[in-house]
Amino acid sequence: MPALSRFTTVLRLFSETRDAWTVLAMSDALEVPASSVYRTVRELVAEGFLEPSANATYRLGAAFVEFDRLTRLTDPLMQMGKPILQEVVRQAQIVCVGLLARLYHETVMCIADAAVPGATFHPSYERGRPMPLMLGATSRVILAQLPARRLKRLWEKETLARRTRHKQFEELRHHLAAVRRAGYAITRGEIDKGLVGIAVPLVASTSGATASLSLVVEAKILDRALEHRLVLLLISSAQMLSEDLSPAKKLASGR
Amino acid sequence: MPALSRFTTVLRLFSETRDAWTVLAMSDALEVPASSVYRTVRELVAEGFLEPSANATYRLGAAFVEFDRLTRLTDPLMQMGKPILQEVVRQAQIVCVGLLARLYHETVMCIADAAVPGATFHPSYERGRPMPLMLGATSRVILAQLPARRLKRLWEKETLARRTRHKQFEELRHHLAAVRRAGYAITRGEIDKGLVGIAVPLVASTSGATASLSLVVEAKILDRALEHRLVLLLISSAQMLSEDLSPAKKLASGR
DNA sequence: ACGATATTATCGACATATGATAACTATGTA
DNA sequence: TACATAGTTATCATATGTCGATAATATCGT
Repeated sequence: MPALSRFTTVLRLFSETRDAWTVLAMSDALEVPASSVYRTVRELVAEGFLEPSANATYRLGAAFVEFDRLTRLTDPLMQMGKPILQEVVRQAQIVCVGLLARLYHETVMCIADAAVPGATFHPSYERGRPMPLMLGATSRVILAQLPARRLKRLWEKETLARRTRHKQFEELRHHLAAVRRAGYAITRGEIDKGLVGIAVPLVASTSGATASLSLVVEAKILDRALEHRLVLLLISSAQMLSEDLSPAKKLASGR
Repeated sequence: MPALSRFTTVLRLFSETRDAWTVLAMSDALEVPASSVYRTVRELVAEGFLEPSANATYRLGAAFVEFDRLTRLTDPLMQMGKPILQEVVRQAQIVCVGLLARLYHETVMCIADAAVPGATFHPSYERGRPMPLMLGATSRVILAQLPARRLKRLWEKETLARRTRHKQFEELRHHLAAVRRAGYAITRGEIDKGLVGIAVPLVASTSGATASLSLVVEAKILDRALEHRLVLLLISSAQMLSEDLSPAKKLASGR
C-alpha cells in the first residue's frame, strides 16, 4: 500500500494485447471503486503517463517516450554500448542480431538491439521487452555473474508457484559455475526455434547493473568455426566495453 | 500537492545534462528533507523508475524503456505512422528526415523519426524530445488545428513570464488561419540553422491528439519545384494516414 | 437539443505521509 | 581486521491527503 503502487498497478494493466482501458474496466480489474480510479487516472494524465483516447478509453502517455529518450541519451551502458553493438554486428559479417541486455527486477531486459540491414529473422528480444530469467544465453551469463545470495533470492521468486526441488537449484549453480569458467554461454532454440544465442558477460562496475552482450544467429548457418569466431568477437568487444564503463578516471559527471 | 507529483518532481530532476543524482542533491534541489526523499526514491526504485548507480547516485530506470516499448507497439499513431513516415522519406528521394509529432503538455513532441540512410544532418527533433510550441513548421500546423480556446490557454501559459501584447496573439491567430487555408506550413531556420521544415496536419480523431507529419531538408537543396513536390507528397501521405486512423471502415464515407 | 455516459466535486472517517532523530549498513582505508 | 564515514532505513507523534458512496456537472453521440 505504498503511495506509488497505487499508480503503477493502474499502469501495469496496459499491455501489448490490452492497450486501451476505460476507467470502469480498470475499476473492475483492480477491484477498486470507480471514483478512486478516476482520481488516480486524472493524476496520471496530468503528468503525461496516461492520455485520453477514443471512446473514453485511456492509453499510455507520451511521458514514457520522453523519459525513454533520456535513458537512451544518458545511460552509460546504452551510450557506450550502442556503437559497440553495431560494430559487433558489422564485424560478424553474417546475418545476425546483436543484443545488449541487463537484469531488471525478476526479468532480463534488452536495452539495445542492432540488426544487420537485411535481417531475415526477428528474435523475441527487442529493446524494452522483459524476457524470462531462466532461458537463453543472454540470461545465462547474467545469472552467472550474480552473487550467490542474489541468485538464490531470484530463484526462489521465480519458482514460487512451480514445485521445484532443491536439487535443481544446485544443478543451476553448477551450470552457472561452468559458464563463468568458460566466459560465455550458448543456447539453441531455448527462446526462438531455429535460433541460437551466444552471450558474454558485461562487467559494468559503475552502472551497477549486471549485463550481457549477445548475438543471435540462425542455427542452420552456425558451424563450429563460426561459433568460435563469434565467441572471440563477443569477448573482445565486451572487454572493450567493460573498460569504457569502468571507474571513469577523474571526469565524474554528477555529484 | 497530489500524491503522484511527489514522485514526478523527483523524476523531473533528471535531464540530459544532469543524469545522476544523490539523495542529498535531490533533497537540496527540492527543498525537501532527506528522510522524505529517501522514502520517495526507495519506492521509485522498487517500481523500476529509478535505479541505483555508482557513488550512491541514482539514474532513470528501465521501467521507462519497458513502457516506451509498449507505446511503440500499441499507439495507433506510431503503429500506422512509422511505415508511412519511412515511405515518405523514401519517396522524397533526397537527403531528408521525416518526423511525426504531436502536442504534449505545453510542448510539441516528436514521437517517430525516419532519416534517409546516409543523412548528412540531424534536426533537433528526435523521438521523445519536447520542442518549443511556437517555433517551426511542425508546431505551426499543430497549433493551427487547435480550437481557439485551447490555443488561447496555451498562448497564455507560453507567454506568462515574457511581456507580450495582445496584438501579437491576434497576429498569431491570423497567421494560423492562413496555414489552415494553405493546408501546410514551411519555416526556414527557426529551429536549426540551414534547415527547412515542411509540415502538414494530421487529423487523428480516434487518437485525440493533434499531430503533424513533416519533412526536414537542407535549405540549400530546396528550390521552388522541390518544395512543391514535397508538399504534395506530405499532403497525400497525411491523407492516407488520417484515413487509417479514422473511427471505422463502415462503408458510409460522407459524414 | 436531448438522453446517456463520462467525469468531477463533496465530505466524514480513516490511513498514510511528514520530518527530526536515532539506529543500522555498506564501503573504503590504515 | 577494525575503524571511520557516508549512505540508508527505522521510529513515532502529528498533520494532511486518501477513501469511497453519492450527488452534481460536463461531455459525447445522435
